[in-house]
This record gives sequence, C-alpha cells and structure tokens, in this order.
Amino acid sequence: MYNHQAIEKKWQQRWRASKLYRTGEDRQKPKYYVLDMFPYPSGAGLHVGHPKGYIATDIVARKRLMQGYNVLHPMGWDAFGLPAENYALKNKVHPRQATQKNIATFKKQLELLGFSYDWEREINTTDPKYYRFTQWIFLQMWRRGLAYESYAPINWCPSCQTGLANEDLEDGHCERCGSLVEQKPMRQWVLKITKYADRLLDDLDKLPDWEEAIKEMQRHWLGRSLGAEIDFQIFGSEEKITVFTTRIDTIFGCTYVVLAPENPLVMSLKPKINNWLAVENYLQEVKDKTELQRTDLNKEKTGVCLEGVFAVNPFNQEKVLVYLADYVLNSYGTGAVMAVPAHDERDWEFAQKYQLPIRQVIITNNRESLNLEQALITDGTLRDSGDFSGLSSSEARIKMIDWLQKNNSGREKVNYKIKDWVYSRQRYWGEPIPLIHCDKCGVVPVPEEQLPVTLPEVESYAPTGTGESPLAAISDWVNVVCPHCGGPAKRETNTMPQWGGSCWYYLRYIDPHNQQELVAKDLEKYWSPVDLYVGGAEHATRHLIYARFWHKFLYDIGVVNYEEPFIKLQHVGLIMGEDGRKMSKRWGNVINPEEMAKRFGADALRLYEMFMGPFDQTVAWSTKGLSGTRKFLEKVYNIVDSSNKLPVKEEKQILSLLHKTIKKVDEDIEAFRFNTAVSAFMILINSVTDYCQAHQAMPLSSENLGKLLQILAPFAPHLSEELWDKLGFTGSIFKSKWPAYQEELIKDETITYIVQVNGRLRARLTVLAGADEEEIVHLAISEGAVSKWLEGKDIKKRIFVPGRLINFVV
RNA sequence: GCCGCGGUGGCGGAACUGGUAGACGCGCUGGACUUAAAAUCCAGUUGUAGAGAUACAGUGCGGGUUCGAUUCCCGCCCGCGGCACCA
Repeated sequence: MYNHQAIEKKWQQRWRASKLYRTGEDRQKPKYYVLDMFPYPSGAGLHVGHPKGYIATDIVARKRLMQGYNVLHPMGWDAFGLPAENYALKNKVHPRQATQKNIATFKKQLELLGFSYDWEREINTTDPKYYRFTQWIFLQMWRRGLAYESYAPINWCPSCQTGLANEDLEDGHCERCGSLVEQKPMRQWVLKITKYADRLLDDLDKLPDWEEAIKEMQRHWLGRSLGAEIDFQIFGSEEKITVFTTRIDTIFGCTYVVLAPENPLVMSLKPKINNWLAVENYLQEVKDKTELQRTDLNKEKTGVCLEGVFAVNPFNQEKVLVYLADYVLNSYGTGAVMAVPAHDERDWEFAQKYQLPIRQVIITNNRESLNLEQALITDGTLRDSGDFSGLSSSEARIKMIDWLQKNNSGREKVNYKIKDWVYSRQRYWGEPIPLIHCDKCGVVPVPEEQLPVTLPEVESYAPTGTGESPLAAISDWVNVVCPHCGGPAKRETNTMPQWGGSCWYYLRYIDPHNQQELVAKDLEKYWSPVDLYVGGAEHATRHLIYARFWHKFLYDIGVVNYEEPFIKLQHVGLIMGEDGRKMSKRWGNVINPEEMAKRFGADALRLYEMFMGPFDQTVAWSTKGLSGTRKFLEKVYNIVDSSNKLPVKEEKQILSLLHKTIKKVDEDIEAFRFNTAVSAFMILINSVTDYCQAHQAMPLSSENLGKLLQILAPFAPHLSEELWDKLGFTGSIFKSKWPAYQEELIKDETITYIVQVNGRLRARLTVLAGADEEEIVHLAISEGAVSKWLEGKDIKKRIFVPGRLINFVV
C-alpha cells in the first residue's frame, strides 16, 4: 500500500537530519543558481498556484544536483511593504508579529511539499541584518546623485495614505487596495532610474534566454523615443516654447502649438494673453477632472486658445496659434507639442473640432492627397517643405535636425516613458531611509558604521495621512545630532517601498551571514549571476526592471562582476480556480496545497501541477486531475513493490522505451515542458504494468527500475527515495548520478511507414529499419488497401520520405 | 487603438525542422469483481453513414502555396495578457 503520509514525513525528516540540501561548497565543481521569486508572506497562506513555479525550480535543482553541480536553491521572504502592513492594521497586530506568524505558516506549507531549499540561507527583508545593506546601497546611490529629493506632484493613494510609483498603479488605481489615485505634490525621495534607461534597454539584447514577451514589455515600459526638441520663439517676446517631436519631417505642416495645462510657461505668458478669463476657466475645468477622466481616450478633446500669443516656427518663420489642451501631458517630453493635424491623429481630431487649418506635407504612393477623413500618419515624401521638399521622411529627419543645430533653434533628443522611481513611502513598515536633515548642513547621510537605522518599535504605526510618515511622531527616534556638525538634526522619516528589499536579495543568498559586506567578492564571482529565475509575469515591469537597475548600479560601483542579474528568465502561468476564475476568498474557490498534499500526497500534487498544461500557460485547477497523477504514483509503487515477487524477464521493447523516456524527460526538463515529461512517465509505467499482468514477469531489472526512479525523483522526490531504498540501493537517490540513455537502445528495429495516395492515408506498412526505397515501394503497391486506389491510374510522381512515408500522386 | 500570446474531442491538453491529428490525463458509456456501493481491472469514446471492414468530413472563419498544412503565406473573427492622448 502506498502510504504517502508516512513516506513523505519520513523522508522529509531524513533529508533535514542529513542536511542533504545544504549548498555545496567545493568550488572546483560547476555551479548552478536556481531562484524563485520570493513570496510576500501574506496572512491568507499559500494557495495551490504559489508552489507551481517552486515545483519547477525544484525539479531543475534536483536534476542539477544529480548531474554533479553545486546547486544554490534558496528561499526567503519579501516581508516589508503595504500588504503586510495593511494586513497587520486590519487584524490589529504589530506588523512584525503578523509577519513572523505568516512566515511560519508559509514555511510549514512549503516544507510539506518537500522542496530542496537550503534553509540555512533563508533571508527576510525585514531583518535589520538584511536591510542594513538595503540602506547601504541606497546611500551609495545618494552619494552618486542617483537619489534626490523632489517636490513634484506624485501619485497618492488616499486609502493607503502614501505616495506611489507609476509601477504601483493599475489603470489609475492603487495596485494594492484599488482606490482611485490622486496627484499630490509632496516631498519625495526619487531614484534616477532614467539615467540607466538606455542600458536597461540595450542590454535586453544580451539576454537570449529571456522570453521575448517579457523583453517587449520592458521595452514598452522604458519607452525610448528618438526625436528632436524644437524651439518656437514667442512672437514679440524673449520666451520660447520648446516642443518635442519624433516627426520633425512634418514640421512644415505645423499649424498651431499646444501646451499642457500644467506647463509653467502658461503663467509667464499671462500678461500677453487677451482672454485670460477663459484660460483660467479652462485650467479650473482641467483641475476638477480626475486622472481617469483626463486620460479617457473616448472623450472629446478640449482646449482653449491663448489669444494674443503666437509661436514662430523656426523653419519658415510662420506665426502659429498657441493652444492649451489637456491631451498634451506635462509629464512627458517638454509638456508642449507642435500640432500637425494632417499627420497626427490627435492633432487631427483637435483641429477638426476647433476648425484649425490642416496642411498636408507628406505624400505616399497611395495617398497623393488627404481624403479628409483621417490623418496620414505613415512616413512618405515631403512636399511644400521649403528646401526639404522631395526628401523621404527618414532623410528629412536627419537633415532637419542638422539644420536645427546649425541655426541654434533645437537639438536632437531622446525621451523615455519611464519616470524616475518615486522611492519614499509615508508608511511605517519599510526600511528607514538612512538620511538626516540638518538645518546647517542640509541632507547628511547616516555614517555607514551606524547602519542599520532600525525601525523603532512603536505602539501606533497607522498612517497619518498628513504626508508625514508615522515615524515623524516618535521624537526620540527622529531627533538626533548631525553626524557632520554635531548640531540638532532630524532623521528622514519616510521609508522605502515594497520593492527595495527585492532589488538585491538574490545576491544575499550567496553570502547570507556576512556582516562585513553585502556579499563577499569571491563568492559573488563564483555564484553570480542567477542561472535560472522563475516567477510570475506580473513582475515584468516592476521588480524585474528595478532589480536590473540596482544590479547595474552595483556593477558600476564594483560590487558585482556581471552587468545582468538573471541569465534565464521563465514565467509561470497562473492556476485558476475550478470555476475558471482567479483563486480568491471572494469566490470561495481557493484550493489549499496543504490539504491536497494530505489527501493525495505532496508527490501527486507536484506531479499534477506539472502535468496540468504548458508551464507558462494559465490553467484551471481540477482535483479530479490530481487523482489521476495519484493513481499513476500508485502504479509506480506497485511495480516496484511487486518486483521481488515476480521473476525478471528483461524485455527489449520496454528497455528501449525506458531509454527513450530518459532522453525525453531530460530534454523536457531543460525546455520546461514538464507536462509532456509526465505523460512520458505514464506511457512507460502503463506498458510495464501491462507487461507484468500479461506475462507475470517483470520486464525491467532492479538496476533499470532504479534508472526509472532516478528520472522520476526530481518530480516525486519522496516516493522515489522510498522505492530506491526498497530496491536496495544505498544512499540518497539525489546523491546518485543522473542516468544517461543509450543511443543503440533507442533505435527502433522496425519502422512504420505511412502510405498515401494523393496525400491521403491509405495504409500503414511496418518494415525492418534497414529496408530500402525500392523494397518499400514494392511492398506498398502490393498492399491491397493501396492497390485499390492505384488501379487503372498512372503514378505521376512518388514522394519518399525515409523513415516516414511514401506518397503516390496519380 | 498599439504590442505580445493563443483558438485542436465533453474537459485539460499532445503532435519534432510541413509528413499517422486527438498522445497522456480527466470525464462519460458498457462489462468483470461485489448482496450493494466505493476502489480496482477490461473494452469503447471527434462527427456522420454502416453490423462491420470501410468511406467521407474535421484543428476559430475565408482564401492561397504544396504530392501533403494544426504547422507556412494573405485577409478576417474571437479570447487572454501588457501598454494606452508618450507627440
């Protein structure tokens, strides 16, 4: 009887006692670093979707172990941040206690599934020994001018009562709590990620083992646009409006210029504006709109003309109207655009509404003239563009930028969609920012030897809502002496965001107990970079951009030896509830892995999650499906269990199938095709079972059964270990050497040919592997099922694909 | 709207570089065992016609290339994910 509970408990204890999964340290051996995205230990515990990625990495880790690598396969907790704090607030416990409790639950659940983590390297981002170095990295950034204070308006979540980065928004709502986000000006610490935008983009090409989809998402998020800034003088004034455009080739079609309502130029132009009342009204109107209303694409564009103000196009000295309109964003480019309605959809729409002139300056083969229905936005040939007429768009862009630079009225310019990273939060549960404000000396860093700046234990940690962190109220923590002048000074009271600690945690696993530095150089050199990183696609534009940014910075200051942190990235597909909806308390469709492991066994659960479908695809859960892999494991158990009761009669076909399976499973693991690997196991086991029943004999020797267990071991470690022991092998199966298949055993003696007539299957022909074409054709034609289709017809052509098929065209 | 991914039985899915469509699992149907049920085992399971051999149709839709297309090309439809007035 396959008693999974007893077996799993027994082997988990033995593995722990023998420290089987302690990371190898013999640096003569090749290394393999396989990493999961570490979880937030949330109060709800794990659902069955969480471990899916962990199972895959565990399979790879165990295989590498058997292949003789030193394997680094660690786990830890990303425990700072809003979810943990909100949970704690709701349940009226201190976040530290809530976090500790949740970690204990998560860890227990993970251990039940029998992962091969080296728990001696467990890390926790909320541990002062850990965040000491998060703070240290921040200070290095500050020293190099990459962290700066900003007072610009930022995203503010009224419910979480903190500022947020752009990456923390979903559709204009707080990603955490779903509240509508407002814009609020406030003091913030900001990281200059834009300085790394080019490298973050260009180095994506150095990552062939990242999925293209994720690289594309990052490219879009970074959003590099090459173009030009063009200065339009204000007529009769020293002021100028600088616009950014990627389509300088259309500049002769510019019929007006538009400023974003928030553009500070509006105020300085006030004396020249004849219709100030109308302008002021418009500004108010815009202010009253929510961010969502403003960015609603379906709404009609609105704007107001700045009467009396004219901008001069430097190319033709033409005076054009200046408008204010909220379809122009102040946060991108220069907050001003040149409007070319003939060649831009948005300008077209606006010009239609306000009856502004539309002037075509680009022609294409199929569009000699505008059809007055829509803008012509493709490249083409310039016309009515002065000296530039007749050039192609791409030539014109180069020559026009040259002209601008020579005439001192503009410059080449690259813009990015990504914004600098708003890095401070007005919340309690985060790493304190290790800076001090001194009236005399300004911002002073906490001396490195005084790190960490620990989070004070407090009674009240609820957000204040004033834009100040709750830490601001703790006067004996806040008030310090200035490390520089010794005078009175105050600590920075904002904390770091959720994503801070996760930017470098993969480095800490390499050297988790080092108190001198975040990672020792020689260890970093040996283990870094991460060979395989598995996690959810939702991190494509958040964590994975932030971490690459920090890593490049650490590379620049000599902490790491390679420019990219993760060599291969694989995303895991979600597991939905049985009803096809996302698993959530709300729908009552959450499946608990602990319960499933208890009922069916951790091994069956592991196997099922790999078998459900393609690894990167979203699939709905099915407990019945899980019972299928459970039945499969019972068959494996029964075969090995009965192997000493049946005589061994080695069967060549089954031996061959075993070796084919070894090959397939090996290849499938490397390609993350676990579903077909599991199916290959089932095929093999089915045929062994059938043989046993039919012949009352075991077709595989103990040695070969051992091979079967070895390739199954990464998937079903407990059962494999148990049966390995039962078969009389000594030592852990994970200390054994990963089996190799034998080429001569996987070659088939006979080949089944497909015989087609006019491409339609008419017969199958089984011939010896060595048979030549003539022989096969002869056999095929004499086959009744084939000859009846050939009768009375001429064979015009014969297609012969060796080893596969023969096709007669009649 | 743009970018990416996908659409195959009742369901999850398989099919290598164009070459047996539906592997494997679930479910369902029938049978064996059982007083009965569960479990287990055996047989069947894309549709239509046929007792059957077999024939025809069939991988979202419409065309095309090819001896041969789930696979390649063109034009659509639908679903999922990402971005979204980014000039």
